[in-house]
Amino acid sequence: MTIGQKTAFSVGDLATRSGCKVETVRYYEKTGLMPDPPRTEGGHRIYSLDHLKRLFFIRRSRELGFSIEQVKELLRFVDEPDHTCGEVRGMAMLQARAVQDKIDDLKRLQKALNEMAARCKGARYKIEYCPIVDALFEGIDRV
Amino acid sequence: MTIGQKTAFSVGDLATRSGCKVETVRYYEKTGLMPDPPRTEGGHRIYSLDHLKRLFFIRRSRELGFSIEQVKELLRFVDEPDHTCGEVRGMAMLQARAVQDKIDDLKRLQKALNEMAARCKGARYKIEYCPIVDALFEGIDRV
DNA sequence: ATAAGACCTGTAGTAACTACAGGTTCAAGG
DNA sequence: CCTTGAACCTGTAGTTACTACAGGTCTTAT
Repeated sequence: MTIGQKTAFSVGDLATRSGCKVETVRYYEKTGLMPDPPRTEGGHRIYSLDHLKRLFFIRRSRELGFSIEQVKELLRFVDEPDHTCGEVRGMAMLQARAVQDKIDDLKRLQKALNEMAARCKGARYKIEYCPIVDALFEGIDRV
Repeated sequence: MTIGQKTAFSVGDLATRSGCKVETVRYYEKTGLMPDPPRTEGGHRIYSLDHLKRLFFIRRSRELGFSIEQVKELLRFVDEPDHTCGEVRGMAMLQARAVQDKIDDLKRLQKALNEMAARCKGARYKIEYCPIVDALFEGIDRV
């Protein structure tokens, strides 16, 4: 199925097509990322292709690690005229920086874990002689 | 100040020395990581050096990315006799693997963000022509 | 004795969903 | 047209690991 064939979607449709849960779509509505869609007589939500596109945008931004608040900002850029590509680029680069920091953090952590495990000479030793446990107690003598 | 001079600590002491908040110490008690300590007549908690050591262990484990549940497991290894260093090592290696996975994820993400930003030719362009925004809409034509 | 500061309990808030409960509507088959 | 089962509705509570009060009590130094 390609884009543009269908013009009305239920929440279930939107959820399936965007790869998230129905509750998540409603959550995005409650938090203002998605607009309140029109309803059927009975109160069921009716979405258009634009809604689906917007949901895709949100999901992809979230996958790239943008917070809900950041996605809101990105959407403002899209919704309001008179914004430039530079503003968006700024956010992308800020996010890239944050991700790099997280990577650096995790690498340090990884190093610590590996060093701990490497100190372990034999698996059969009792806990009292476990260098990993010792490492976890590290810092206590600085108190 | 070195270890072993003081033998009784208040929650405030514990918090300061371990570098966490008072509320966090109480939270660890509520969730079973820290034991219920003895109290003064008036109900204030009194901690010993062993408590402080345990709190250090918890904080360090948390810093290394172990979840509260994992810390509980680690503490069981410490508390109960007849566990071997191998068990602890297993958990450390499992954690190292999880961290590596997270690093890999973030690297992919980083790549995507950088590629997006690189596609941006000029900061002054209107949003309609922003390749980053386009990239965020990516996937929509697969619906 | 008093007053500041640290402590007490309990509840609610954070992020970003997820999982119900209990009830209503829709769409397809007979 | 009627029935039935799936999908939908709202609203609340749970998740993780804390953090931040509110309103009250205890300790300790002066």
